Amino acid sequence: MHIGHLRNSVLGDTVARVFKWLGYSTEVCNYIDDTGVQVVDVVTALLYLDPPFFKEGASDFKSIWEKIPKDQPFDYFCWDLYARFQGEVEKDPSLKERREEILHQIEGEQPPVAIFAKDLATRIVQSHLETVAQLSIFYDLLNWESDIIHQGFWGATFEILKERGGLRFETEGPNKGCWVVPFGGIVETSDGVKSLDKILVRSNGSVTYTGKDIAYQLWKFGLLKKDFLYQTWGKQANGEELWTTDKDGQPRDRLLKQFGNADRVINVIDVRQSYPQEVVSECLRQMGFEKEAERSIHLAYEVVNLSPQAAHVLGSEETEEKRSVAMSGRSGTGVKAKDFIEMVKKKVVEKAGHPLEESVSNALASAAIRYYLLKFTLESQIVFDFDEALKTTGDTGVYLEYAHARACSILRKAEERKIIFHWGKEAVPAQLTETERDLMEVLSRFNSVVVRTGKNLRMSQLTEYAFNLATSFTNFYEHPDPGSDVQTPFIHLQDENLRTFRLSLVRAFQIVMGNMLRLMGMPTLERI
RNA sequence: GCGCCUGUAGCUCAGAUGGAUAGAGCUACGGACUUCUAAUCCGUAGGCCGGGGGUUCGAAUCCCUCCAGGCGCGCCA
Repeated sequence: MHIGHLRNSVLGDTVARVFKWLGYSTEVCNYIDDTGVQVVDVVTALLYLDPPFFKEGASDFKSIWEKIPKDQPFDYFCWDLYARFQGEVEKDPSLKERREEILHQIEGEQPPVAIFAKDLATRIVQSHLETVAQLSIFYDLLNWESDIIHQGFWGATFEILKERGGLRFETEGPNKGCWVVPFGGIVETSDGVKSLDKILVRSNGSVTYTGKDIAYQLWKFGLLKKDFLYQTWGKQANGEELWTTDKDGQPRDRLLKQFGNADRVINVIDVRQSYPQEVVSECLRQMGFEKEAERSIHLAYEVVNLSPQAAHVLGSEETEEKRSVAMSGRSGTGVKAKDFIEMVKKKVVEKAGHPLEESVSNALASAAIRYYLLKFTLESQIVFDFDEALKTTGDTGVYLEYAHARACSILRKAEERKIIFHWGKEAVPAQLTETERDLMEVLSRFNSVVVRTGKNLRMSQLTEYAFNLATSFTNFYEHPDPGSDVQTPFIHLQDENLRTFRLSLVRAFQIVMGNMLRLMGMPTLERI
């Protein structure tokens, strides 16, 4: 899991928080691609790359599990192994054959390899969930691709598609023997004749990713006769139960749980998936699910790339002449999510100038990272650079936390001095100062900003507003009486009405800023 | 070839439904801490909003065109 995946997780989690705030009931699903090439490659590598090798027909994987080092996170080990395997498989054709065998066994759900693969995927997922939990990211349900296959989702989808039209069996042309969705026909391009039609079933009878995705989308809307079986995964740090699909689980009516049946679906997937996502909603439309197609929203965001300097640091060679370098699991170049979190934590501690409690440095790092990943617009490619990403001053999450903590400190000091204040109209001065007026104006925009963000799904508008809010507060704090030579601390004000007014503004800020931080999934620190 | 996206200060980016003198952070330089928290604040410097044309009382924003860059158009996932 690298920082690109982190952008996805942070965006999705924030969208969910906004909708919850707006009163919608939300369900956050995490799709686990446990039958894809990555898992197949790692399984093959684990069984056949280093001794002791897996013996055909054996059912005991103890010696295989023992190969895994204990001194690093499991997903790190898999990351390196996967990258290494890409090189090895080029050199050794027998590994290619092994990979084919593994693929078939996993697809065919044949024990013991399929069970081993599932165990392996489970451990990786566990590791990823631990990582994102550090950024307060939680889910409601894990949806396993293997369960989509196992429960026969595709069969049911295939029937509907055939019934309602919109699916065609090709008897000639480049897609001969495939079931396709007509999506533009044959086109001549610079590199030969191509079909724009989307293949859902290959000529060998297997289903493509898009095919499964259509089935999954139907399930999300409750349009499929089929359903998963479910099981609890465990309690998360936010106190909520996480559920998972599981072929040995329980039907949902037995669990008295509600999954799927959405009336709106937001798929948070990077912009490179725009075309297949369009195919998914177009298929829904052609199946007669006009309304659901309309309410299938692809929240497309640009990818995270590496700056040439960052790529160089990570040992990538293709840095020259490029503005940005794509991260690649195959070559193993990428900033790992856990590393990034640790780096920011270290930076925060360095910058503090005084000892920080672990919980505070964790909180600051979390705020800094979420802010950094949210503040870019969806269309903006993040060119990751270490200096830029590790900033703790200015337009950062740390600034927000600091402003919030400062407000808390003022209120705490006021309480210590036994200053009691109650908001009342009579406390409002006849003439507001510029910074007072500005802060009140920004505070009043909170609701409309959240509503707007819920409509346009542009989470960067939250960070933008939060930064304006924090700036207005800081200005008010530094210059409550702009133009005057002396700025009297609020708690020292002699004029009781003015003191009440300004402390009330501090409290209002503290409440609104706290709401903003929670909306963006950032901790609310009372002191730093 | 077709489609989508991007181009705003030295750097990284905001500018929702067209609106006044285009904003912020970083960087550079100069200032302000025995304080309600200086991870802050104030000041200076920095712009033909990629180029050209159009619509409009008014364009960074809408339309056309050109230039530059990224992505997509797999019987990969």
